[in-house]
Amino acid sequence: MYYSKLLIPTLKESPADAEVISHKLMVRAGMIRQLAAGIYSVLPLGLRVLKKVENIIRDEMNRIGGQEVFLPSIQPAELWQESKRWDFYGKELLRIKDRHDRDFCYGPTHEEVITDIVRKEVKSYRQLPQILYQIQTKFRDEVRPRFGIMRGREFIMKDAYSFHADEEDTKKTYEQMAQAYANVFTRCGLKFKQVQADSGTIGGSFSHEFAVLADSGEDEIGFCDECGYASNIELAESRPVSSTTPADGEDKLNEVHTPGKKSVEEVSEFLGIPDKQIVKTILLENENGLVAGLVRGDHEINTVKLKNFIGCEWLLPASEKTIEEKLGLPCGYIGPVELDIPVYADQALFTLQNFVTGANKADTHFTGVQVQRDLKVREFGDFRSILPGDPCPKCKNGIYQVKRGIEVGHIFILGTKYSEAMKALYLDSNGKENLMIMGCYGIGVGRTAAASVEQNHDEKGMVWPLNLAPFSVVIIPVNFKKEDLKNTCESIYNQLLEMGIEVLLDDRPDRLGVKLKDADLIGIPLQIIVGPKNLEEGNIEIKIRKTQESQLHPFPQAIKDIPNILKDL
RNA sequence: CGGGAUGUAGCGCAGCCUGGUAGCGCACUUGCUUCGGGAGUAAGGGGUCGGAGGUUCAAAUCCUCUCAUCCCGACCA
Repeated sequence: MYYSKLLIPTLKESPADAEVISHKLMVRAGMIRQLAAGIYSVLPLGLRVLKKVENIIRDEMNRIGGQEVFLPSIQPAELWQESKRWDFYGKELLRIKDRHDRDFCYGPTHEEVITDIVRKEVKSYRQLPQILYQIQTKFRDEVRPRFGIMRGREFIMKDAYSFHADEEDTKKTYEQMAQAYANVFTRCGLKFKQVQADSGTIGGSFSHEFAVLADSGEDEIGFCDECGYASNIELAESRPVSSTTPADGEDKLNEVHTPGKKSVEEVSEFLGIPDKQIVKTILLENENGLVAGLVRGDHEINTVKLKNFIGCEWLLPASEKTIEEKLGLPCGYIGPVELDIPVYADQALFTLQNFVTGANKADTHFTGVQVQRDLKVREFGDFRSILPGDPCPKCKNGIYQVKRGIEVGHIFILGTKYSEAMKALYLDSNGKENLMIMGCYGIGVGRTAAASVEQNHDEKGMVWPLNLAPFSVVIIPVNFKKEDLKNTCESIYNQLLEMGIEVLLDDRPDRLGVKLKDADLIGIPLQIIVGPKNLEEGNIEIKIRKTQESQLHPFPQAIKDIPNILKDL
């Protein structure tokens, strides 16, 4: 392509509302423009990158037997009512009415639609398994969209769904998907981790996410370098604690006056005891009422783990209002002693004794509290979030590290959640009806591109890996008005095209500096700079974007080497 | 949804406190010069000051409402 024919509106300054580097650079490079909060237009250069990502995904999906389909973005409410998600999904589901006042939604995901197709068209075990995927725009009405294309409300997503006759087969496809995902992100040039994850509102039993490590990520990933165990912090297991508590030196339960001291920090300072000797009582609410979670003062409760343990539909921190209304207790002084709701205690309490808790009375705490003597704990378990430096749960010597990650892919085994709700059945070889077992597998296309920028940039701009770069090579004439330079550039351009290389010729009348700055900003891997002095001596300059290394090469011979240079990038 | 902030030319901003009819840098157009890392110069085009209402002789500026966008949190994945 000729640069002058493309709309690449680059900017010298970043827009004021961009926070993360990928957002700033993609706007500056003229790849995206915001239309409304969390809604972006993708301009030609940006689309070239997204198509690269999509095509890598297509290739890997097709390789494991995926079949591409195109599904409606507007979906009827009936389908969502059938799966019970019409009520469950909440405000994130953008609901719309048509002219007949019928309810529809803009699809945030497509389990319902795909299950509807398969239940109608697939009847026999002979037709299973089926792996179907789509690459389309979805819409989730996020409370707070941010970070440009990384967390928009409208976004492009690849979603694959698989249908199986049995769990073993589902598992097999799940593993193939995991491998395909690893291939995709490797080909995209990303440093990523496959981590254990919670399945959230999508549902299902088994799930991993693919996280690109980056400081701007919204997920926290706990991992062990010794054995490779990695998990979203929501799920990251603590090493089990043995339940033996030495019974020596028991103190008496003692009430102390702690005026105005509510937080662990305040109480610890006031009483002059370490925060590890304090037990926090967190009141949570679910569909069945209030429950209490106990964790050590230096730990944080993990509501995802507790929710999964209890097996409830939802679990949220109770508001101060609810606590005062339902229990009549003052916030900040709540404790587990004589507390008349189910109490779930983190296993770290096994080894604690003579600790401090709230006394369920304003300005008062208990000291000398003992688990066995003073508390009625319904269950002990792993209910806290791990911390960096905690011992790895899977190996002897490993230590947890915690880093931030961008969730670019997520795979789930759904089981029969949707096939049951929507009656997706097949006949087995005995002529008996069975529920199909399902899996679903998503990749955020735009997010993957943005994650790549987060990982590959410098102060001059983006540094695209070859596989995602909008063009592989940019030819930069020092002066395109000079006939001989122009001819040389066009000849290089045509030769590279012949070789099947995606090449951009910067034919703009601008000065060299402008063209070099833009080339650096948009991050094309290889720059060929053609100037009169070098050309007179039979040379052209080839510069590698990533390293900024520049070398003179004999012209025209060097053109033949370009594919090799690209290969080595 | 709670807290905070901002809306003035395509982009980045000043002006607002102390009302007097809109400005700077970049970008854009034209001429001349320049031409290997975001050129210099001269001339120019472009703004219902987010919107509505109010106060006033007079509102970008003061008041009220509203909309939009961003940040922090909660939420979501």
